[in-house]
Amino acid sequence: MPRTESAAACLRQEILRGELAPGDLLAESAVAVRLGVSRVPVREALFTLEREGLVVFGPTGRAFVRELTSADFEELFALRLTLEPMAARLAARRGRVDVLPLEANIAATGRAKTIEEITRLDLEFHELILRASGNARLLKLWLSLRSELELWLSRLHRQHQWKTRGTRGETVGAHRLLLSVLRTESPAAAERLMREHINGWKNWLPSGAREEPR
Amino acid sequence: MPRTESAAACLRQEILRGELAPGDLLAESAVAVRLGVSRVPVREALFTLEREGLVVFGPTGRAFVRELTSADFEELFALRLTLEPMAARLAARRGRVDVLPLEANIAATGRAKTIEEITRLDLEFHELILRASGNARLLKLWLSLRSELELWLSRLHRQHQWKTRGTRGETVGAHRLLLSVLRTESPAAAERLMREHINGWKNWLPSGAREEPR
DNA sequence: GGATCTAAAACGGTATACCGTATGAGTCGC
DNA sequence: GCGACTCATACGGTATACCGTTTTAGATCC
Repeated sequence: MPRTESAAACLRQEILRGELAPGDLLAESAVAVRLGVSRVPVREALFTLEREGLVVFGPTGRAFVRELTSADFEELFALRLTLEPMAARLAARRGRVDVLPLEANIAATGRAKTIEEITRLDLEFHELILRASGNARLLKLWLSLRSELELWLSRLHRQHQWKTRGTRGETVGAHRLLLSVLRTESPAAAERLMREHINGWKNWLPSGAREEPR
Repeated sequence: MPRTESAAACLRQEILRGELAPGDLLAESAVAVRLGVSRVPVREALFTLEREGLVVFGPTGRAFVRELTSADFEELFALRLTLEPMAARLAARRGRVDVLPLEANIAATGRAKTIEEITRLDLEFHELILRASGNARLLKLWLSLRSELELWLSRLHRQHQWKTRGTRGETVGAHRLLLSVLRTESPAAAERLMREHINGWKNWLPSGAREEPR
């Protein structure tokens, strides 16, 4: 069943790249002809994107590209600060964390050249820990926030509100530390470190990051 | 747009009441003729129910009534234990919690006669706190778990695996305590008490509650 | 010039139809 | 009897068509 998924993937990419601006109307018919499919798959793709937080439905059923406010960012951040330390704790408690993908991710981050690439690998690293937690629902909840986070970050990048300098080294160092704690299988320490990591990440963001990006 | 929603409501009720058994196939065509609508609204209703965790899709796109295992219960419980204390903390920190609906809920619980009614009011009480947290995404995440929890509880009720005796008084007492702490606007205390409340609730469940209910 | 009314176009909700694939029962061969 | 094969059926994915409602733009009136 590729139609719905490919339509969703296409729209997701266009939204994250900023080709579709916040507040833009996503009319089913127009999207359908543009993507060369019928309205039904488009309709379902829009539902998917709504669940991901990239699209919102108006009172009369019309879909619009999501607009984000500083309050949205605070909400997302508060949830990361709760969910991810929990995931780190569970992953450490389960023990036998599969470290190879995590190490590969850190190595790739060390070779990354653009801020977009670093961000992508950063999110991937965190997703690996969510998966390692073994709680499928926890992962699902986190994934439902991930696209929104990507949306926020992509808009931030587009207006260059990011201290590129040092980000890569900072990320690699923090992730190395996280990985080493996960290996020690000390749940409490892993939880605490993840909390600090995310708090630190917030401070690392540009000062204007809590304002609405466009 | 009532068709999709009413179809979802109807199916949700049938699943929660146990009229549709775990593992039952929900064929779009069959459901459509049974509910007197076309396949399109049924299709979208099934997506909604999948998001709620009441329905799962097989590899070939067929929808089945969700089956729950003890691992599912543990996951749900672990997430409540993270999300709800957070909500209590946020609600207490915001202050000015609207206590009237909470008090009304406690009073209604005191008058409740059946275990189903107590459970419904219990979930409603917790939902009110989630709403009072002011974090819309936190509420959304919790709501996405709520139907699954209801599914679990309804199946538990149906096999009478529940100590009805004392449940009502226990619930009312615990909720009174929670409400009083929320009024003091002490975030840390509210968080801690909610964590204890949920842990206590787990112990209150019948011993066999962590086995698969049917 | 601005607000209001009106009519045409746009849009979403739903029904129906078609097609390819998966499923499951019946049959054939062992 | 038991397993593999086959074919009719069931089912899901998608396209198209229709209808009522909402938007929107143009015209009218104050």
